[in-house]
Amino acid sequence: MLEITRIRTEKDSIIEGLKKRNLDVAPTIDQILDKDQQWRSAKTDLEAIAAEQNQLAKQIGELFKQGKQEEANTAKIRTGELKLKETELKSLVDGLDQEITQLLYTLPNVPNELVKAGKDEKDNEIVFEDGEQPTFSSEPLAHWDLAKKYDLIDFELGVKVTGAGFPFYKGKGAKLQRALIAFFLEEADKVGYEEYIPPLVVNEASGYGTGQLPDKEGQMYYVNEDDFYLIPTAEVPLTNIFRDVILPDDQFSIKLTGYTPCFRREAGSYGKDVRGLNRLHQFDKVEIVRIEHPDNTAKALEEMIEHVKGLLSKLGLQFRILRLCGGDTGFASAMTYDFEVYSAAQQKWLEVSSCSRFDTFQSNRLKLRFKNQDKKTQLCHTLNGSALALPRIVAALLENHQTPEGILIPEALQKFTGFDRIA
RNA sequence: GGAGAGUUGGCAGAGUGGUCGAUUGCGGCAGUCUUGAAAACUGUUGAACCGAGAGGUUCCGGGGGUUCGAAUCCCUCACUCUCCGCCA
Repeated sequence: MLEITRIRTEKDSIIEGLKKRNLDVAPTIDQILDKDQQWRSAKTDLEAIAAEQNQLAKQIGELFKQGKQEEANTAKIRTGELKLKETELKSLVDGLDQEITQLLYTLPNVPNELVKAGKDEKDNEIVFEDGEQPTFSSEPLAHWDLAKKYDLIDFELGVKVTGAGFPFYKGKGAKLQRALIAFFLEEADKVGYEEYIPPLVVNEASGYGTGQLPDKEGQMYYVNEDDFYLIPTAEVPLTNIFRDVILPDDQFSIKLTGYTPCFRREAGSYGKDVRGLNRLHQFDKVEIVRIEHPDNTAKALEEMIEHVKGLLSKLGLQFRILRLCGGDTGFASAMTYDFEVYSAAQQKWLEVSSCSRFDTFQSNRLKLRFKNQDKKTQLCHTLNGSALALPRIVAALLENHQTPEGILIPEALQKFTGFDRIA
């Protein structure tokens, strides 16, 4: 959520910035500012009344003590009048407050200056490319065929036991899964991310904290009985650790990582995009989260990108990095880099990571602040990224590393799998 | 699942209708003393909002009520803890 103070002072740059998302928010902003004006004026009046009431209450107490019943009762009449007015003003103030918040909820984050205007994924910029396209002696199989051939993943069994999008991993398929998690966590550990194992369900407040609620409610599984949500990403519990926290100035940078399964309803997905591992309702992911001083955010994002690059290189996958255009950048994000690996058999790019800086957009909702040098509280910056999401990595590994002798496991992974090929 | 006890400032913990944003202790910060540190002593130390400022308002788990006045009384919801039961 954008800060109201920022809207007051940076109206024009916000309107300009959000044009990169193909949005014209000028009417909304004007509406907000108009209501904000009313709100402030009503609030001032309300506070004046409250001040007078406080004053009178004190006097009345004094008068009672001195036994001046008459005078006290006269004063009481005045408080009665004030109370009526107060009730009226209060409902006005509260109403405006809610309307403003509702409007604020509709405004996405303002894109960073590096972000180009654009409509959808077609306008994303490729900023980096690396790795070789693999060559095959015969037509490569898609990962769902490979999974069947080597008995690594059983999709039908998942359908039987749960439903579509909840596969079973078996044998070496399961081991590969476990190896990737261990590999990713160890790599994150090497560069200073502290490992957490968070809860997999969160309460409503946490959903609001990271912005899944109220707008993306339908994307999370909901446990009715206890009002819990299954996490769609470890970002939710890891970032909410810092909800309502005021950090000392010297605590930065805070770097966390965690492996969790992620649960997504993905309502409305269909067709070839959901085939095999391409889109699941439950998948594994290692997430990295950073809490930063605003001055360090750009550097932090660079570091995260380097980290993810390293992972993909060590896995021997061809990949590219995209800087998302305004229209494709997530609601809460100020700038997002997507990592895509090339899937040789499907002949398309698969998104495996997304690294974003949110600046104060999340911390504003979270009330995550720090004491700056002037001893003032100031909002922190938050960032996060996948490092990495497993299913599409598995898809690419299987497809790109298939040979007549079996699927070759990248060397970096072998110490975790305990085998060097799947045959 | 049954019974009970709680929820107050960074933490501990007082406060049962007015002068309480809140005693006190610890912690933090600043200073005195010291070559330095520790100890001791002194002072200081919550957040949000309105206002150009002076200043004002709000917050003692959330919401509602009683009252001129609520941390304190009433209602309600949430959460936490303890004991018993069940279970990994």
